[in-house]
This record gives sequence, structure tokens and C-alpha cells, in this order.
Amino acid sequence: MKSNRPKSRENSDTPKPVNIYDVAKRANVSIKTVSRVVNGLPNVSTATRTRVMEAVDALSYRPNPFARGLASEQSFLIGLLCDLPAAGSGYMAALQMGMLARCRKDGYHLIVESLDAENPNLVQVVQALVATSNLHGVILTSPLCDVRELIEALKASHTPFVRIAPDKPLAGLVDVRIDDRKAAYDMTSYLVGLGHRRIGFIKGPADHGDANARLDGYCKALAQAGMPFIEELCVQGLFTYQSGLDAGERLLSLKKRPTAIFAGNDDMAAAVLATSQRFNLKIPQQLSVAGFDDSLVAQVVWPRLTTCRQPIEEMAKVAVSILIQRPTEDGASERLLDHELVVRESTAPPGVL
Amino acid sequence: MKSNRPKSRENSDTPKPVNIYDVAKRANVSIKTVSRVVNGLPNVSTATRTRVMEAVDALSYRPNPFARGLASEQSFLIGLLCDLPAAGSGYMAALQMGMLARCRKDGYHLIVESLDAENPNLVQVVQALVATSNLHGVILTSPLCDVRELIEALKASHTPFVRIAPDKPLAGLVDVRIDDRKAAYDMTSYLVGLGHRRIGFIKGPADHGDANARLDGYCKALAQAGMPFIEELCVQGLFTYQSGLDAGERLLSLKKRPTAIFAGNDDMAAAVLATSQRFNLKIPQQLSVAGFDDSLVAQVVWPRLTTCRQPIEEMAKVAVSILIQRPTEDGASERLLDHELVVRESTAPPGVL
DNA sequence: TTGTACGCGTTATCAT
DNA sequence: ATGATAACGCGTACAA
Repeated sequence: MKSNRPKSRENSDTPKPVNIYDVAKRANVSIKTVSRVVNGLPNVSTATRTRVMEAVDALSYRPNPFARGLASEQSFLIGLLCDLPAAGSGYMAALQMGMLARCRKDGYHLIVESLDAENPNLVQVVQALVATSNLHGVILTSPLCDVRELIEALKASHTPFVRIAPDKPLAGLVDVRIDDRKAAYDMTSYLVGLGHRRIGFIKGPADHGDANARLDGYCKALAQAGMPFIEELCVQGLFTYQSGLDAGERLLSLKKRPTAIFAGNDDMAAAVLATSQRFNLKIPQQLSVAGFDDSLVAQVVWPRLTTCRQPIEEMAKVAVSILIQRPTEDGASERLLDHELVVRESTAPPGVL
Repeated sequence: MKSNRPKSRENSDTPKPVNIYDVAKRANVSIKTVSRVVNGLPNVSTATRTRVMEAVDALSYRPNPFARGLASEQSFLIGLLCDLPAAGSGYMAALQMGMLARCRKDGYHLIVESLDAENPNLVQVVQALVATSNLHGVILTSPLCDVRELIEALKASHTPFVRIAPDKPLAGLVDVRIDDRKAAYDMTSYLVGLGHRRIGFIKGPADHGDANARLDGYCKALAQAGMPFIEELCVQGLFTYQSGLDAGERLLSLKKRPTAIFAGNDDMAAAVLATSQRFNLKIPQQLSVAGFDDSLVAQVVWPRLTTCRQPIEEMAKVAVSILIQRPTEDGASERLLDHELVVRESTAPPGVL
């Protein structure tokens, strides 16, 4: 016979890569039919289909992802791009959990990549990344999702991507987020409702997505309550614990110190807790503290933090779903998920002693 | 000319997948030569080499990973397998950071997969995973790294893997860890040195790698100090914050309560801090608390935790390095890294008021 | 030092 | 409903 080899290995000292030919032979059909069955395509008689399926798991055959990728441009790989400092946070961990769960459901895998938003040749890095890993889609988190050149590079590479909690909406992009403005508004209103009249606020980094919206919400709530926006009560933070320490110090050193402090995220709120210990302030009797995210720390500190829960895992799942379905090829879209106020022991009416 | 197609696209409405043929043509060489240059193989004159390299980045050519994988069995993918509950911890986050950094250095990518150690068909899941993703190597974390069937499955699949911080050494495996026993011994000795005579201990889950070694170290230190091991002072925990709450409660409810508590990890130590608030105990004046890991929480709580730092990122890097170099094809090996005692504000001599 | 030709395991086209 | 056969892009014996 001619050496027209339908492949298979006999010299088995190496395990035994079962391939589509083996299955075809065993089921007495062509490889194309096997392919159809494996990929759930129509036009196969139920008889052959079952016969093939039997062969498949008799041989415990798995399609080779490389061959598949090479032939079909499908990688089943979702890329998660996150900024270096954020990579270790509870927020990111929760995101990953959600993505993982959703990926698993459809046989996708998650590739994690940490980037440095400050890196001057960030674009190069990303280009190399998408080029060398053939991602099915990419998920961008803060603050990466607001870096213009990065977005342009991604667009140019024709890699679908969705942003989670971006700062500003941008033409033609698809975003997943909560209404940070409304959420911060709710929290501030809650504090006002408690009776607080001097409410401090610790901002997040100016380039950071949700941070600005939260500031807006804070302002709006004050305005609506007929309370003035007091410059000195609104200090800059960076979403890090350390920055929260500094911010807290500044707020608590004020001549007229606030009776409540609303921090832009939980890490900074936890820092305020620590700082108030140094100032010998009892929480919540002498000072109310609120955070944002409902991350792990919110429940680990004492007293536990009143905070605003983002449905982080849910957001992650939605983002992956969008990518998998490859919708809105061009049209922008925005998925707005619900937030939730979580009241714990760190807040109370002012002046209760 | 014959239709022996060196491929390339002219009808460019789709971007333009530059392939090795394009580069070859432009550099006036064969694809084999391009391949050699791209892969840094020898036997290429420096003249041609530079010519090829110019062509490469003139066209900004990137080898197609699928084709490469299909032809060479190289995936450049490292798999990180972690248990579901652990996935969100600071420990895992730190591990990832280290792995990411190391992977990047050699053009590898990190695929994260969360598994449920309790899942009865865990083995199936893992088999499917390695079969469908062609991992270059796999990293196992606690408690997955001590699940026998899992290890057997991995062995059978011929996927190289290394374990991080496993419980027991197993024949023929390669492990990366610190000396948990020694570390716990050091911490306990430190507390003894402070003058504590009743030292509580919160164990980690029995099936969890490092947990048992730490218990051993605790016992050894007591013995060496001529102190008895007191049953009621040693309570079970699960490495979770919640379990720490329970354990702390039990220890602090004792008739003769301990003057110091050494928790198996930081999360549980943080919980003890919270519980002692409820018992109105001043830390460290009335109770010393020590943790383990030096994770983020250790610095976020107040007072900050005295703890034992594991070089987590370093361990991660070492693990990846091992996988990349594919060493010790069969021989076992163990890399022992150094730990470090980090003394902060949560510990002090007993009875100082 | 350099090039030719084939194999890797799929998917897809186009007949049957 | 099913099958022969050509891509897909790269590595690599083997030849030159």
C-alpha cells in the first residue's frame, strides 16, 4: 500500500495521542463526520452520531487545541489584563473567581496578565501579548481600561474586549459596571440620614474609573440635602491602604473634624479605622466610617465596615459571557448591574456616646 | 508557475496575518532560515540573521502560537491549579504575581484554574483540563497538592508539575516550600522568650499542607522550653476568617485563658483580633496575637500583626522556573526557601498593663 | 550555511 | 447524510 498515512502510533513508549483518525477508523466513518459530531454540528444521523460518540470516549479522545486553533482561529482563551498594583487586591480575586466560573462553563480558559499602566511602551507589550496568544477576547480592568493608547492598540489588533468599571464611556466600546455615582449617592444619603452634617470623603486616584463617579455621587447627595461642599473635608487618596492612612490623618487633624468619613474603597476605610485608633476615637460612637466594594477586609476589620457591595463576580461573568458570544461586533453597549448598601457596625448616628 | 502556494493575502479587507513565508520572501531566504532566526538557533550567518530580523519587525511578524504548538508540542502555557476557597486569598494573589513575573520573562503565559478539592470527580476534571489545554507544566497549591488521585492523574498524563507548600513529601515529586515547622518553632520560641507561659494555637485544616508542620513546630518549641502541651489551648481552625472567629472565641472563653495566641495564618489571627475586641481585651497589653504568612491583612488590621513572612512570590518564581527548565525529569527535588519573623504591634510581654 | 518537502490534527470546501 | 482532500503556519529530517 502507498505511504498515504492515516496516522496512528504503534511504537508506544510515549503515551498515545489519540487523534481524529483513530476515532474515525474505530467508528467506521470519515474524519469529517467525527468532526461534525464532536462540534455538535447538524447533518449527522443519530445512528452514526452515537457510534462516533462511543468511539470517542472508548478512546477518550480530546481534540488537539492547537490543531483546532490553527484550523479555525478559535483559541478558547480569555485574557484578563490587570494593573500590577491592583493584581493583589480582593477585588481582583473576586473578579477572577467569576470569570473562572463562567469560562469553565463553556470550556474556555483564563489567561491572566499583569501590566504596568505607567509603562511607556505598554502598547508594545499588549500588542506582543495579543499577537502571541491569540486571545478569543480580552477583559480590561481599572485603570487600564481608560488608557487610550491601549484601547487603540486593542482595536487595531481586532481583538474583542470589554471593560469592567471604566471611568468614561468611549464611543463604540462595551462596558460592564455599576452606577458608582448612584451608589456613592446612596451611601452619602445614608450618612446624612443618620444625622451627620460633616462628612469627610476620601477620593480615589484621579485616573481611576469609578473614583470620579463616586465623588460626584457624594457631592450630589450633599447638595440635595442642602449641605455645602466643604473643601477641606474632601481629600485625595489612591485606593491603597497607605494612602488611606495619610488621608485619615489629615481629616482627623482638622480643627473641625468630620463626624463621618466615607472612603472611596474598603482598603482606605480600613486605614481610617487604624488611624482613628491612634487618635483614640471610638468607632462608631465618635466617628462613623464607610467604605466601598465589600471586599474581604470590610469584614476582617473591627468594627466591620459599612460599605457598598458591587456584584463583582457577577460583573466578571457578564464580561466573559459577552466575549464568548461575540455580540455587538461594532455597536457600543453598557451593562449596568445593581449595587447594594451593606450596613455594619462602623456607622451610627453622630455624637452618641 | 505551479500552484504550489507560498501563502499570503492580497485581498486585504481582513487585516493581514503575516506569516513566515512573507518574512522569508522579504528577506530573500527560506522559511527554515526564518525559523532558525526567530528561535535563536545557530548556523545562520550574522548577515542573513540581521536581514531576517529587519524583515521580521518591518512586517511586525509574530509566529502563530497554534502552528508552533501543533508542530513542536510547545504551548508556553503554565497552569496554576488552586482550590476554590483559597482562590480569593492574599496568599494566592501573591503567588500569581510571582508566577506572572517569571512567566513574562520567558514568554510564557499563565492559565489559572480553580478546582474543588472535595469534588468526587476531580480527577476527571483535571484530566480533561490537561488534555484540552496542552499545558507546558502545572503548579499545584494547597490542599490540592496533597490529593493522591490528582497527583496520580497528573503523572499518568505526563504533564510535569511542581507542588508549592505540600503537606507530605511524596516519592519522585518536586516541591517548593519553606520549613514551616522551623518557622512555627521560631514564632513560638519568640513568644516564649517574651515571657508567655500559656500560648494558644489555632491549627489549620488537617488536610492542609503547611498546617501540620506548623503545629509540630509549636509543640517542639514548647517542649524545648520545658512547657507542657495543653490540650485545651490547641484548637482547630480552617485557615478562614470565620473559623478564626470561632477558635478565638473558644480560646478566650477558657477559665484560664492564654496570654498569647498563635494562629496558623493571618486571616485567623485577624479574626482573633476582632474577637478580643468583643472580650474587651487590649492588644497586645492583655493578649498577644501572632499570625503566619505576612499577607495583606497582617498590615491592614490594628494593631498590625506580628507574623512569619513566607517568600511567597519567590516560591512562585522558583516553581515556574523549574517548570520552564524541565529539570529533574524523574528525580524528586525540594527547594527550601527562607522564612522571616516579622515583629509588629500585636505582640508584647504578658501582663504589661 | 541554506533550502525542500513533509507532518502535526483540525476545520472547511465541495462534491457525492 | 457522508467523505476525499485541501488549507492553516510552523518545525525539522534530509538534502545540497
